[in-house]
Amino acid sequence: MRIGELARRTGTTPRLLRYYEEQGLITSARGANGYRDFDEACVDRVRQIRGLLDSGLPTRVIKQILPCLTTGAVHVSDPTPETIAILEREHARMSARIECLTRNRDAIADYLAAVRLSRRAPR
Amino acid sequence: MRIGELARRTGTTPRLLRYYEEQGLITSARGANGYRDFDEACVDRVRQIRGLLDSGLPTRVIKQILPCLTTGAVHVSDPTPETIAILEREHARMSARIECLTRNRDAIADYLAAVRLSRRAPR
DNA sequence: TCGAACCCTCACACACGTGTGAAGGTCGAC
DNA sequence: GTCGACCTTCACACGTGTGTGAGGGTTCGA
Repeated sequence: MRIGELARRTGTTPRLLRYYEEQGLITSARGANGYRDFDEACVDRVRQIRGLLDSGLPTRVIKQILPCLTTGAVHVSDPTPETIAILEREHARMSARIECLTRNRDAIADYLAAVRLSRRAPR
Repeated sequence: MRIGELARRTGTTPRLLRYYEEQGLITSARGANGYRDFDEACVDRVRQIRGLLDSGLPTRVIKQILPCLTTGAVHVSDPTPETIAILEREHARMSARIECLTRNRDAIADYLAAVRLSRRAPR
């Protein structure tokens, strides 16, 4: 598919998709006319990228962790020790983020529940 | 405590703390000499801010959700409907982030486990 | 009393993700 | 053939969080 359709289907813009490609997060074939040609898998991939970006991960990190998320056993190939170290570090950082977000989200939920309670039974 | 100590205890820098104060995320008293004076609770608060910033929330949003996280029932006071709407929206966004991070973090864990397995029993 | 270490404000600068517009090529429908 | 919708590259600009340094005041111990 072309860039416009991919943008529409992922809720992004062509500008962003070109940026992600420039950063090495997605790849595309090129038609004879120079138009980018994305395959179907890009839709999910872009959604994943969006989620990770929105969760605070920079493109540089996303680029490093994406390869090990795409498929299964095929990609166990031969990661360098540095790659493994990076993955372990990012795994820990993501866990910390999850913990922080969960704690604060639950606090918001508690607050909202308390508000609703006091609304129903004021004083 | 003064800004330097707070920075040391929270792993930040005075520069950042001044920025957070400017954004309304923390407050401080001022000594006769103009020096900022932070109370003990700021340590936890700054750590919380750091975690949320690192998780992709902008200061504007953090400022809005922080008041309902600080203590308990006292703060049920009288949130405006807009405030509640904001909290509900951010609650949903945080849940989405958590889900995305968890999914990808677990995928990394699976990958690392697979790598370790194939290392132990190659071929 | 001097110097080091701390504080202040102000301002310029950077990285990163994103918006926007210019200048131009391609394609499909009328 | 022409028009609108799409694509290309390039470039400038913005917001946000952060770094850094200038210029200057305070505090405290040697």
